[in-house]
Amino acid sequence: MADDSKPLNFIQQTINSDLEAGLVDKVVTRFPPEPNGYLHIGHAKSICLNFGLAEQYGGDCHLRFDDTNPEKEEDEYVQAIIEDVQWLGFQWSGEIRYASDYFGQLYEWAQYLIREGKAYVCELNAEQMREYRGTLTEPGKNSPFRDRPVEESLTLLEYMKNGDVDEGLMTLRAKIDMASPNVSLRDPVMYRIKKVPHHRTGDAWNIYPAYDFAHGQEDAIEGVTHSVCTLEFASNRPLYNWFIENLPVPSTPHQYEFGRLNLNYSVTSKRKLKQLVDEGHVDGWNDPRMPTISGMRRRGVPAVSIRNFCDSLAVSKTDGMVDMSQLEHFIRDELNTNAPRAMTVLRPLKVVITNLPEDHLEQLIAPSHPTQHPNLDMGDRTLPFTREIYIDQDDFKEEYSKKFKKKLTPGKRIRLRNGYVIEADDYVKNEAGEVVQVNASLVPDTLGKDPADEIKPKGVVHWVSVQHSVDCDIYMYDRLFSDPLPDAGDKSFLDGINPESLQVLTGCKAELSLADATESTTYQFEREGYFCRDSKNGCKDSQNSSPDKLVFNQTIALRSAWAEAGS
RNA sequence: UGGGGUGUGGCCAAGCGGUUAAGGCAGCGGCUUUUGAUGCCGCCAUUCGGAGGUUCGAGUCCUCCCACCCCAGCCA
Repeated sequence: MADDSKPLNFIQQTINSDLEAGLVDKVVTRFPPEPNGYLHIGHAKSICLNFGLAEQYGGDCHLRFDDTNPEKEEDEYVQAIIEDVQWLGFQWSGEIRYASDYFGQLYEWAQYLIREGKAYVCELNAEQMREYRGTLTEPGKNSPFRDRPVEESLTLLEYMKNGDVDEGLMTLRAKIDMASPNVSLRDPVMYRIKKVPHHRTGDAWNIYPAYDFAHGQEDAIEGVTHSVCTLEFASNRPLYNWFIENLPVPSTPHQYEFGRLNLNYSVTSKRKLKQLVDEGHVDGWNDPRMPTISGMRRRGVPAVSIRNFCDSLAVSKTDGMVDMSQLEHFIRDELNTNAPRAMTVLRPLKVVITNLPEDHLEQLIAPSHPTQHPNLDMGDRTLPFTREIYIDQDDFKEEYSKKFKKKLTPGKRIRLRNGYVIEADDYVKNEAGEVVQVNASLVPDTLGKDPADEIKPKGVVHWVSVQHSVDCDIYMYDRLFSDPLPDAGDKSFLDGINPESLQVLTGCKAELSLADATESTTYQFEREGYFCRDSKNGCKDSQNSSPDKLVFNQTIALRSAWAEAGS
């Protein structure tokens, strides 16, 4: 039985009644990606649903590649999909399956249907077939080849298989009903000729089964009980059932459709994502701005955030548009509790603490996480504190104002995070009029306590030692699309691309402990956001990359109740 | 104008005829805070696409209407 702390979705309700009625005794589901692109957040919902169902009911979930169209499928995608599913934290039952494992069986069943008088080889070309199919409001008409002798179809199918027929000349069609109001029942194509090598079967086949003739039978072969797919397949269900009913399949799976995930400010269509990659709008399928699993991983989004997000989504038949902020919530939620803290100055401004000796070096102790949870004690780190430090340019203002009360301004105090209170005395500008150095004095005896004179600093600022810090580049990301609905209307989704979705910051100064950061840890750079070391060491402008260069991707910003000056 | 599906606050969504229509996200106030983060407290649908009807009682049942999504690939 499923967890009853949450209301059951309609699929769980169905499973419960199937179980009670004794219709099934073990739940078997499957995640059936076509290896024609990388997995995205929409697939994550399906993965969490299918693997989740199997887990909840003590059943199995298969990973099966639906590789029935060699023109679009590649092994690279197979490998990427496997990696993504595993990274998300799921393990399939048994071996990885492939539709292509069943090509032989499918072929036999095609012959069976021909012998039963329920399938025939049709010689209508694509255009003719469209004409014969009719329209949504008018019935189609029968193909002139519909009633050809069984033996003839059998022979012709053999020819098709052996490569003796050119592409487009013949198809194998199911004989159902050309007048059906459901267009997918108007003698659908079961096999088409494609003289294209397949990533697994090579050139063994010259014909490949169409989705409708393959999917349900694959489910039946594997003993899948609940075949969950998205809404657009609802009108295919009668056809799915027709094959199951008319073939000697070993089991009777059932198809259920749920609403696919749509996210605003995003596209979740493999075709469009591929276009972004192919046309160079992004740095590959795993560009951190992509809504792909690999893109989010590279950006530092934890797998558990994606799972929690997916689990929060309703499994229903409404096709809604989920707010990006809902995904972001689960990213921040996880990272806030589990990301180690560090300090990195994005736009360095040197501060000289003039009442400290030149060679002052003090090791300050800072917790790696602010809440030292008993189960989550990340320990401490040391922060070298010296006479010269960097703070962010934005944390110093020449003029004090109430708005800047939490920033460092001349004559005012600020607390250095995990350190002392300092007071700004004066500052130096360059020819361009930019502040390039601030001279300050340390307020003594303020480590872990307020100043003795009780003039408490209003703000806290992160910092890093000039001598004891490491250089890095930081890639700041904004949403890939500025258009909340890039898919809507008849404009091109490319028009919705945000030209400022990537901003590269160079010469950033990171706390020393970050020098050996790995791509699998996402940090909170305090007061700045969450960041993760880039696995590719730079993106887009790879000339900037060197193997030992430190590059961080911004995973997501901290929430902020404070509007920046000028904005 | 065929068939299939869906309509509950800005977004997602529970609700399966009977107290004042859950919850999450977003937003807005306030408190706490060595992250303007986190945390905590409070506010946020006289109303369930619309109109009729059944009923002592309807978001939940019936009728009609409206809107939106999917289907006419030898894609999946």
